[in-house]
Amino acid sequence: MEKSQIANILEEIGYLLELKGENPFKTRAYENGARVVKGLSQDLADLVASGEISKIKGIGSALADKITELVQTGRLEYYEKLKSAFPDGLLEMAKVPGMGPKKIRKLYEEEGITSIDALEKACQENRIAGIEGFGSKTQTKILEGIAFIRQHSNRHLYHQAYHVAEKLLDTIRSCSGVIRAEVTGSLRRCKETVKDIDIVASAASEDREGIMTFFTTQTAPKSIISKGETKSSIITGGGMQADLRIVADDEFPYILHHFTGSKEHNTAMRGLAKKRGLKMSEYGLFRENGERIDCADETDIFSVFDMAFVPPELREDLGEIEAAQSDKLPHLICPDDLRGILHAHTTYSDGANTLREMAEACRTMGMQYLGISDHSKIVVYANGLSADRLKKQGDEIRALNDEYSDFRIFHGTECDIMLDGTLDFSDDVLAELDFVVISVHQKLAMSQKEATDRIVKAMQNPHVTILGHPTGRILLEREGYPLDYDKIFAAAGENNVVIEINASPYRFDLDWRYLRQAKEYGVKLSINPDAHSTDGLADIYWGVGIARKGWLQAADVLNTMDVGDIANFFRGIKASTS
DNA sequence: GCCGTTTTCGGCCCGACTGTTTTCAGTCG
Repeated sequence: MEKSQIANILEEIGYLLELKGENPFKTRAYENGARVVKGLSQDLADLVASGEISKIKGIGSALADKITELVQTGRLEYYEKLKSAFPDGLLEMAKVPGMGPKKIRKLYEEEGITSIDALEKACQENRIAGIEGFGSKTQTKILEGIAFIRQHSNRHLYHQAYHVAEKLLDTIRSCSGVIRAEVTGSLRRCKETVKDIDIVASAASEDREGIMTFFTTQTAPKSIISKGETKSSIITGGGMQADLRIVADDEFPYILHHFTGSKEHNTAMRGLAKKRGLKMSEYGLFRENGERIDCADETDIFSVFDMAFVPPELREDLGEIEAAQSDKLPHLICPDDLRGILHAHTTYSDGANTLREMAEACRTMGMQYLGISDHSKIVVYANGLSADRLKKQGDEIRALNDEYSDFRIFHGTECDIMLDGTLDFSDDVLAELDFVVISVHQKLAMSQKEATDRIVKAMQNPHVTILGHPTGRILLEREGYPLDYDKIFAAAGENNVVIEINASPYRFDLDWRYLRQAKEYGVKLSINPDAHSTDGLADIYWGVGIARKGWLQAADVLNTMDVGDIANFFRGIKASTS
């Protein structure tokens, strides 16, 4: 059993105990245990076998026993018993904003509500407003929350779909008869969320039926929606819809282009074709007499229109066609352009790994530097650092830096932006650091003016290096606060503040749709993982996809700088403050 | 349920906001 699966079970136990009304500290012990397990660098099975597991901070005898049972048997009786005490729908209900364990439990016990559907019905029938502790506003809020979930319920986070798609693609490619196969659709375009997984393949017509049978049986689907010779759809074990289309190999480039989309890009491309007396569809590019223009790959298709190859990420009909025609497509940033990682947490605040572990992991990734930015003191729930602890962390960083000749740790903070736009640390504390990330974590419900004014004021502090997750959004869960982007970017430009592309696949914040606008204001971006564990460091690579989607080149991104250049950049900010 | 320079019990993660109340419970970050 994987570490992450075990961590998820511990986390779920924590929530179930909360539902049960257990001692909140017991609940927290499970949540904490889950975080510790996630951050373990050693192999869990080894730790269990040697008995070292119970010596790890945060894992006592009770959790050690449960982890041992999970590792050895793949099951946990305690968990199964606990889970069976509550209907499955109760955990789902926790997704509705404003619904916590206490409310869920009350509605379950008093009204027998065990699902989001039942909750919606009860609200519509005005049965919630009368319950003690609830009122009409709560009832309205619940309905709004359910509407939000429904609106996003058929979509999935990019990285989750990516992992499923990668596996499916490998399976399909392993099937005999398959000549070419690729993932297409919004996944290939690096959209932050996707509806389903689209895969196209090429094969001889006599092989197609066998491939479809293989696809609908060997991928362990939950169900089969349809099965034909050219198109089949399944629901994967994880609940995502996946479509496979098969064409002849000489049709492959056209179908790959067609299903990569976007719809808008395709419409524009078909318009171009029409102007030239051509017809474009998923089956080919045809002259008026019906003759197909042969294309071996997508590059050939674009060259028919005297265009450079348009990277899939750019295919949104947002100027990429004009740029490709005039040879003005940007040379997009690549994963290899990154030289270091900024914005990472350690066990000093709410990270799962120590300073040393984070540094080692970052170095192993081939990076030149790591910028540590743990939470500031006001973020108490995340064990935010006091000025004293921050100073102590600085000492440890200096000692570690003395050990490395080929790697450097920069000392920073993720300093909270207070309600009035001031910062959580005083200027003299900030002046001691290499760099300063500023973020909003409290009072996220703001009008556009409130949010913009608050952040602009914070950016005017001369010690600030980077504005972290600029809108606070959580994909599919929570809209960010609204911003006046012109004002934000203008202020960032004037104050030499870098804006973060938070590369956590749960955030992707700043949204790619605003990256080009930021660039026009002369603002630099930084692709930051906001890593809370060594595993989280690799999130920067998701962020590269988002940066590409926003037309960014290596020179637009702060952490493509070599260690020497970025040290100078940080020093430049400090020089301007003294 | 975990932990210990206050060590086998008693403290752990606090503060703001919202909506419900008329002094506070629940949720969220």
